[in-house]
Amino acid sequence: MARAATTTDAFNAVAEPQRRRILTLLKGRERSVTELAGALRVSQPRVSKHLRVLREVELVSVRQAGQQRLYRLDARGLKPIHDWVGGFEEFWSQSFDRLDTYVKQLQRKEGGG
Amino acid sequence: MARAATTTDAFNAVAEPQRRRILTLLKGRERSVTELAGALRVSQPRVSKHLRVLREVELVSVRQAGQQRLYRLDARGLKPIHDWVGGFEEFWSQSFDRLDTYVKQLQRKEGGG
DNA sequence: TTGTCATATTCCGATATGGGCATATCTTTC
DNA sequence: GAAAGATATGCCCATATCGGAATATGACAA
Repeated sequence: MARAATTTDAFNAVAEPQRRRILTLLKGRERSVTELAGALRVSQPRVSKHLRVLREVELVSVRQAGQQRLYRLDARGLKPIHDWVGGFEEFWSQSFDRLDTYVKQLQRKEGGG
Repeated sequence: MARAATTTDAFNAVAEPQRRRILTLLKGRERSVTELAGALRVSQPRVSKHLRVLREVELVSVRQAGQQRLYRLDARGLKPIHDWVGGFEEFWSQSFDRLDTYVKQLQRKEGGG
């Protein structure tokens, strides 16, 4: 088996820097493919391919407007990532050196329950 | 060029489900390779390979303990992901249908500044 | 030193990637 | 209908993946 497809889920789709930049550019307003390509300084075909991935994982939606296609952010798919990563917040919010202490506290608490 | 290496950054490292599971298992306490392999029901070599990736992006650290190696979570590397995704929170926290309204409000605000 | 447990690495194969370039497809206009 | 603009897709290449199986490396005990 090879690496999971980029279209498997938001985690994989968002691992690509360019795709993250696209999503960031789509914050707040729709943009056409050409507009995105210009902003990112990337070829149009490449942007289209990235958009395809984002479309398949439903992080963006499209709308036809004349001969253009306007892409719009659909951030709901990012929530699972936020939730998962958020589950680690307590672990980075304190200094690494003090983790030992923290863990012991936790074990004491859990042991008591 | 091919897809970016999994060791490029936390985004890529965490795109793999098994690696996410490993990190989750390391919440709260250190674990040996064999212990992880057992919990994940994955072969030892595979776990070692995943751990290598996590080590390279510094999401875990290792410590020798006799003939075992105890892996420990270092969640600091997850913060960039949390920060980036967190920047989209306002976009998923409201219903997709109302995004239009939201965008217009935003544009009004920005246009005024 | 030899044996054993724990972990890491190597070799293999199948697969999907991202990029460039050419081109097909769709929409609008003349 | 032909031409032009905007997008999407197809093809080729180099590369890195994940997985399994075998094996190398490390640590410790007798």
